[in-house]
Amino acid sequence: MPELPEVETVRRGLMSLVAGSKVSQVEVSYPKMIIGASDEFKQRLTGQTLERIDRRGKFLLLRFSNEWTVISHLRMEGKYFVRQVDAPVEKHTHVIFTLADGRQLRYNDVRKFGRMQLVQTGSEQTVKSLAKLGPEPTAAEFSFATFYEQLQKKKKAIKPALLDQNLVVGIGNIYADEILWLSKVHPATPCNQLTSKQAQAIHDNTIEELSKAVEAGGTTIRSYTDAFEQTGSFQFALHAYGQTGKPCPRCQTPIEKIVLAQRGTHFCPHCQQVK
DNA sequence: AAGACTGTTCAAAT
DNA sequence: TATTTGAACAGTCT
Repeated sequence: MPELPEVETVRRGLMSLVAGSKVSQVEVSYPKMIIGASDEFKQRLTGQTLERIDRRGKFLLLRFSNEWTVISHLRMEGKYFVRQVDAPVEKHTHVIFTLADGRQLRYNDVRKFGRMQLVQTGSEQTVKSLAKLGPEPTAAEFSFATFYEQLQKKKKAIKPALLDQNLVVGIGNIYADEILWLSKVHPATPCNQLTSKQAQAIHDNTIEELSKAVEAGGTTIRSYTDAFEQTGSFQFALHAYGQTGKPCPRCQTPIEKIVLAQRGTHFCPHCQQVK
């Protein structure tokens, strides 16, 4: 479920459902999911209150009352469910936080790519992948000047550059294609060949598109039912991603699909030409 | 039934 | 040394 808008939607759902809940038991059925010792993970969190949930990029930060934080990354398919204790446990559930009020917060992940790591609140920067993260994609944080400077130093294609969380956080495969379609830039364009106008369009569309997607509750690609995460509606606003063969909404040319940096990449061969 | 898949990391190549 | 490419992770679905 996870690009920034989806992770933010999950964060909001968790805030409204489980923030303030006391954890009475922690079970880990797939220890590889936890970076570090799962015994310590269980011990430190049992009896604590989950005070609030923050987000940094695509990482969720579960804040506990004893000043420990669970850094949770959903990767490709991670999901959180809230269920009554007696409800049957869904297949692919790997971590269960039993709450004192008779509910459970369950982490479910078909492909087991997601990870959780326990750190002391305030020392998140000791986690490498967190320390290196670029700015949040907001007007306040995401500086065009810095972005353009970094692009000029790179020879690789713009699409994989957008997926690199060190430039700006939150973009994944879907929004990368959408942002480039909106910006009329070919996904294979080398970063250092982008004009400042093109870079500006990419910068502005990144901020705009991600915030719109957050408002829409994210994009639901693989349909699934779930307790609280009302499925998002942004998939109805997609122009390029998953639209292979369909007419480009701007010029009617069929959308093409290629593979770039190991990822399916959708673009309009008429609107998005390498200059 | 081989290939695709919303993401990241690590090793190998350049 | 730094950047870039490609495999790997694991399971389901088409």
